[in-house]
Amino acid sequence: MSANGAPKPPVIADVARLAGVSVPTVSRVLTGAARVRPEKEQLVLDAIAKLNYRPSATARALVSRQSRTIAIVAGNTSQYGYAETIRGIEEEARADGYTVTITVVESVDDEVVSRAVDLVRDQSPAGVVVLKFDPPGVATLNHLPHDVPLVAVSGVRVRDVPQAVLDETRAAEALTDHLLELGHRTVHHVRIPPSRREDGRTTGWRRALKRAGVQSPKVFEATWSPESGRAIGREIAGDPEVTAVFCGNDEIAMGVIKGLSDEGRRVPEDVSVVGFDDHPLAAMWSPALTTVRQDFGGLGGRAFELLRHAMRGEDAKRFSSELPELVVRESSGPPPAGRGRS
Amino acid sequence: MSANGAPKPPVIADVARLAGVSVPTVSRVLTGAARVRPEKEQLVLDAIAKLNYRPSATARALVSRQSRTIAIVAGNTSQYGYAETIRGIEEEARADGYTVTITVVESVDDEVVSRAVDLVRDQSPAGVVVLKFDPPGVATLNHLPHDVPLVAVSGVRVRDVPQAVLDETRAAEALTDHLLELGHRTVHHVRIPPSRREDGRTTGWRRALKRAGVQSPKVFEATWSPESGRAIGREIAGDPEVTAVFCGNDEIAMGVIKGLSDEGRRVPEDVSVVGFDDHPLAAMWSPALTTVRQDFGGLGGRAFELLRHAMRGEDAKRFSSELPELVVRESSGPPPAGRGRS
DNA sequence: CTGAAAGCGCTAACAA
DNA sequence: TTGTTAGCGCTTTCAG
Repeated sequence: MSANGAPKPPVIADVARLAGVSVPTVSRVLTGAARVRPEKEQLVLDAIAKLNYRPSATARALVSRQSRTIAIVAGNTSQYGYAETIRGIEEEARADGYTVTITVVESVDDEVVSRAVDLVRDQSPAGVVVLKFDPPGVATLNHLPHDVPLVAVSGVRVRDVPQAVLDETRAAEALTDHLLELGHRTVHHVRIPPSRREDGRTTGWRRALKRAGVQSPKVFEATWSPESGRAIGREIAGDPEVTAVFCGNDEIAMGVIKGLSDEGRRVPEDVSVVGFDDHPLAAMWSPALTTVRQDFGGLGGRAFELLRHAMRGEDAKRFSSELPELVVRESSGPPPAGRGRS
Repeated sequence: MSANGAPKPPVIADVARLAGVSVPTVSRVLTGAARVRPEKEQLVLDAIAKLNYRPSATARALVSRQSRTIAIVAGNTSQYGYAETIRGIEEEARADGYTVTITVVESVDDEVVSRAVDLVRDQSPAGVVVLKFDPPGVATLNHLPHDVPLVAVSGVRVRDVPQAVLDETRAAEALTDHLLELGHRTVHHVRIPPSRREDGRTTGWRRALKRAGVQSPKVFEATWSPESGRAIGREIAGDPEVTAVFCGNDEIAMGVIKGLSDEGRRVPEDVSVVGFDDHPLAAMWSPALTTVRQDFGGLGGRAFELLRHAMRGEDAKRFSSELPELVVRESSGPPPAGRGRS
C-alpha cells in the first residue's frame, strides 16, 4: 500500500514540475490565454505528452462556472425523430469537444419538471437544447433559467428563444395538396399528441384544406403508439367518406394502414394514407409510404450550430428553418371511382 | 451595473451566514456526514429553502474526485435497441439523482476510440455503461480505464466486466426450433453486423440446426439498413431451397420480406421469415412478424442496477441475464407442399 | 513574459 | 456538536 495505491492521474503541478516552469505558465499554454516563450512552451508540451496529462474538466468548470457540457432536455428519447435529433446534436457537439447529457422529462407534472430543471442546473452546462416536440419539453423550456445559452428544437416557431425548426406547416400543406390534386374531395387527419394546442402538421393540413375551399373534418387523435393508429384505421374503414388520410407520422400511418387492411380495405385503391418523417421503414412498407422526408439528424446539427453562436454571445443567428421534402411513393393514389371531386 | 449584474446563485456561505452557523455545519446537514443539533439543522434547512440553494455539483465533484454522472458509451444511438436501452438506463439513473451523458464511438479507428475514451475520462463519471452491441463498443470497452465502475450491456457474456445481457443465443435457438418444427428442412440466416466474430443470434441459430442434424447454410450479411435486407430478399427469392429465413433483427426481416415480395414470393406461404427484437412495428407489419421479444428498456435498467452495486464497491452481482420471449405471429408457417422435411 | 498569491464552492481533518 | 484550517486542480489577478 505504498507506491501502488492506484496510479493517480497527473495534475497540472506535475507538469509544471517536470517542465521546470510555474503552474500558471502551464495553464497559459493550455488555454492560450497569454503568450509564452516558445522554448518554454515546448518544454510544457513535452511534459504534457510524457505524462499523458489531461486537465481536469471539473476544476476548470469550478473556476469558470461552466462546464464543457451541453444538456439535452427531451420528453422522449427512443422515438425515431427524437433519437435521430439527439444523434445529430451529439455528433456536432462531440466534434467541438463537448459532452452531451440527456435529461428526460416524462410529464408536465410540476414536480417532474422542476426536478428535471434542477438536474440540468446542477450540471452548469455551457448550453441547453430542449426538444420541444411535446408538452413536457415545452413546459420545461418555460422553467429553465434564462442565464444559460438555450436553443429549442421543434416544428413550429415561437418567440424568445433561438430555434431550429423543420417547417412542418408547409410540409403538411404540400402533402395535403398532393392528396387533393389526386382528386380527393377532402383529406382526413390523424394527429399525434401535439406539443401545444395545435402543431404545424395539423395547421398545415387545415390551411391547405381551407385554401381548397373545403372544411376540415373532425381530427382523429392518436397516441405515440402504432397500435392507436390501427384502432383508428379500423374505425374509419367503415366510412366511405374517408378516401384520404394524412397521419401525424409514419408509424401511425402504418398502424392506420394495418387497421384498414384488418377490415379488408386496400391502400391506396380504396383509401390513400400518407405519413410524415420518412421513417427508415417507410420505403419497406407495403405499400411503400408516401410521406415527407425530415432530416432530424441535420436538425440536431443545426440546433447545435445555433447554440454555438449563443454560447459565443453572438446574437446573430436565432433561427434556422428547413423545408422537408415530399416523397411520393405507393400509399397515395386517386380516390376510388365515383368518390372523387366532381 | 451594481446590484444587478445577474442574480448570482447562492453559495454555501450565503446559507451559513443566513442561518448563523459555519459553512461546514451547512455541509454537514447537506451530506449527513455528522450529526448536527436539530435546532441548528432547522435553521440551515430554512435558509436553504429561503435562498433556493442548490449545492454546486462541480465543487463537490472536485473535492470528491467524482461526479454524479453516468457515462454511456455506444456505437449508435438512434437504432431502436440502443435507444430503448439508453432510455432504460437514463430512467433508473435519474431516479437515483444521476445525470447521464452519451458518448458515441463511430468506428473502431484508434483515433476515434481514444478520443471517446478521453471524453469519458474528462467527465470523471461515477460509473460507465458501455453498449457493446457492436465493434466500436467492444473496442472502447477495452481501452476504458479500469479504475472506474464499469458495466457492459450486450447479447453475449464475456469475462472480466459485470454485465447485463439478453440471452440471445437461447432465443435464437428457440426461434430456429420453431421454424424447424414447422417442417422446414433448414433455416437460412441473414445476420446484422456482429460485435465480434460471431454473435449470440448467429450462434444460437447454428446450434439449433446442429442439434437437428442439419448443416448450417451460408450466412447472408446485412448492414443495419433495412435496404440491405431488401437486396438479400430479392437475391434469395430465386432459390427454391430457401423456405425459412431467420433475420438478425426485425428491421432486416421487414426488408427481406419486401425484397421477397418485390420478386413475387409470398410470406409465409412461399417462405417464412422471422425477425428478432419485437420492434414496435413488428405487429403492424403485413404479415405480422414472428419474432422474439427483447426488453431493451429493462435491460438498461438492469445494467444500471449492476452499476449501482459496482459503484458501492459491492462485488456481488456481476451478471444479469434474461431470456427473451418467443412471439409467434403470421410471418412463419409450414413450408410449401413438397418442400418440407420428408 | 512569468511567477507568487488568491480564490472558485465545497468537504475533510483537526481541534475545541 | 461545532468552528477553524486546509486543500481538491485549475485560472486569474497582480507584481515584477
